[in-house]
Amino acid sequence: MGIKDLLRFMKPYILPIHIQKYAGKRVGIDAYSWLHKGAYSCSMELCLDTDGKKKLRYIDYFMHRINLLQHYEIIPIVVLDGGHMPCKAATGDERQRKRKANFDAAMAKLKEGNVGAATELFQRAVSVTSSMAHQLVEVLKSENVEFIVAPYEADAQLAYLSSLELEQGGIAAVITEDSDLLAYGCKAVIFKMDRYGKGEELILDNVFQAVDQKPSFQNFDQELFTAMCVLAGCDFLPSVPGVGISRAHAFISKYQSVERVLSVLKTKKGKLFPDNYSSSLVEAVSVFQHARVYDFDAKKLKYLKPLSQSLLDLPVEQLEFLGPDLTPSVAAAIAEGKVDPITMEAFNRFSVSKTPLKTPVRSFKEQEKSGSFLERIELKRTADEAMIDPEAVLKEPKYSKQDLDLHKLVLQPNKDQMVIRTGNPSLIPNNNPFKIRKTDEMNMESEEYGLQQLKVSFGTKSEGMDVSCSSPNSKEHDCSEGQKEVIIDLSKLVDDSGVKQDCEKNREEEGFESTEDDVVEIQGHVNITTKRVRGAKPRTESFKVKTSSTCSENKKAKINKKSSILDFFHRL
DNA sequence: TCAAAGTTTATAT
DNA sequence: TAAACTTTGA
Ligand SMILES: [Mn+2]
Repeated sequence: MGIKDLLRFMKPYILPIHIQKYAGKRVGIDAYSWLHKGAYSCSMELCLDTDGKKKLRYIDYFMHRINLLQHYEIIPIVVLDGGHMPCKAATGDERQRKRKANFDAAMAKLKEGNVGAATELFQRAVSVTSSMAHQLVEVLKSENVEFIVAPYEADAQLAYLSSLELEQGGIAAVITEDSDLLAYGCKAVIFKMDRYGKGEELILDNVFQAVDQKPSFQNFDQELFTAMCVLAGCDFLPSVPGVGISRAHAFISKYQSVERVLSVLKTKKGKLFPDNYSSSLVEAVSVFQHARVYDFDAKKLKYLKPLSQSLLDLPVEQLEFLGPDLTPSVAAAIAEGKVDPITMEAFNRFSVSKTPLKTPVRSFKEQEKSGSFLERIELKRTADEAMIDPEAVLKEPKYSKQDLDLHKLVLQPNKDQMVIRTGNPSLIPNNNPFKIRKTDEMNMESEEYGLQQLKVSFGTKSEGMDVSCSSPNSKEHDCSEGQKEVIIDLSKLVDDSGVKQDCEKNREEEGFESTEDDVVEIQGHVNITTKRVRGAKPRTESFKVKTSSTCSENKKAKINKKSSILDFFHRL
């Protein structure tokens, strides 16, 4: 929803641009918009969670655009959504319902054999899952694209980055489709960026400084602008009946104060003016001003903008609506894509039934007590996504595998070879944060986006693996001495029960082509160590990832890309 | 007549 | 999510 009708209202201030304008600069990306668009290129595959690489075409879409930016020497900073803000449930449930209805209808059409109708319905059933987000994160890591998972709304995180100087890791502009970013105070926002890099930009300072522009914001400051947005209706608070963007703007410019507008509105609207509207509006404005974000340098949560005195006077529990506080380690784990921000589970792709990792500082009960207009946060989400009927999937006709490769304007990353560094594994500092990966996922990734910069170590199969990852104060992890580079073929990368090796995909070498018939079988677990670009400082959290014996399925995990038979569920 | 509110469609290929 | 379009309301 964003801010109702805001972009239409702000049209005179929105100018066409080309992203080339930001060459050499850091630009933030609201990942959700590209994930959402990209999901349409493979909506059926995502809904059915089919095996194979077609499901990952949304990644291609995303990375294509990343490449576009990089082609123009822009430094993309991808920001993903984290936990849900304590609201949006009302509209969310409705949408979820509709999606499920569309999904059911699609499955029905599919059983009839009407693939065309089914695909259309699947498009209305897709939603961006955290699994997709995490998949993207893995690719971003392997491609050395800077990213950050916001503790809550990506919007707020982007606005925060927008407020920082370049030296502090700030960004010059944000690419998104969400008008909320203006309410959050983003300096420069680019909407509707197309595949060529053309888009429409709004620069907030131009709005406040403009003299002869249609909707005048002469006497507006950021707070009044944000208040106008809330009055017009936003995700946090529906507008008073009869009030839209136009009247919201008129009220604010006439009375120049949130309080006066509210009192006038109250007398004017009478019964239509909800009792708690005034306090709700103030809280909503506060969220846009002070939402909790992640401070990458301090490695802890922070407020988008320092709290005002009136907010500081409130007891801590009353500030939960800005996003519950998280311990630095949890916040960092979320930001770096190690932990699912919604379920708080470690991204351990071996166990189907994931084990919770760490609980947030504040209990859910506490949050419920804070009686704000916002509903209590849901950190635990029920897997109420539609289930897939295995039979139906099996019956499903094979989609014409029109593997259209989208090499458009910019080159895709090469299909590189796998370079494996052999040598004494114990010599290799194994002290970086790592991730356990499911074999099929890594197989899929290595098709297009390699494991560049990834240190992959294949461990022995083990029951109830108890892996702990930690990153002590060691400096840059470099696999330098005592290691040979050996080029291997992925198709030969069959399990080597017991041998540990570090491998790294190497860009410079050429010649490896992954064939459709590659069969990779890996037993045991895979550790991956990543290097981050900007935040290259090693992390210091340590997590225990218990993979109980649920991995029996995976132990004999045999992945055949051709056999595109499902592996349903394991979506949120 | 204008603004709000409601409905529908597109997002990718 | 936005936008385009239609309908409703004062
Ligand atoms: Mn938003």
